[in-house]
Amino acid sequence: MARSDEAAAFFAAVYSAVQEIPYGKVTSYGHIAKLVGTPQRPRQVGLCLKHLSQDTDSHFNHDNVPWQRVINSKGIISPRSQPSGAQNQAATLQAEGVVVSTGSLGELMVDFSVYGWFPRTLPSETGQSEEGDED
DNA sequence: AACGTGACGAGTA
DNA sequence: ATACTCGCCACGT
Repeated sequence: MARSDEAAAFFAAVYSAVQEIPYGKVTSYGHIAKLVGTPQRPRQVGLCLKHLSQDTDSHFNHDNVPWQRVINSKGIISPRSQPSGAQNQAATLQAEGVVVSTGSLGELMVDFSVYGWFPRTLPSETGQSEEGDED
């Protein structure tokens, strides 16, 4: 199996995993990376979404893969080269009921109530005395 | 073909 | 608590 094939398989696995994120929920790149069996490549997960096809004719495309539901482990919409992209992602999330707030530095923070799909410690748990391990 | 970049995250200092 | 470094590897130049 050539490396390019493995890469294609990786892309497909990532897209497939992202499709499993419930409507109105979000998760992290790291979680997706773990799900597809490559926990050390969260960055490549972002790359996959970046190169997600816009052609609705493709098997995986910008329309059937909820790319907007993937954010970084800090609970923030990853800022990228083109600011409008993050804004676009925030708008798309808000359109499905996700609450996004803007910090002083323009960081787009996602409300924790949608972290039902989140795997690990929440970004804002900030070591509260209470474990916060409700339910 | 080589080099730098980047939608990240964990480990160190 | 924050700042910096390293690993990862596909993509654009």
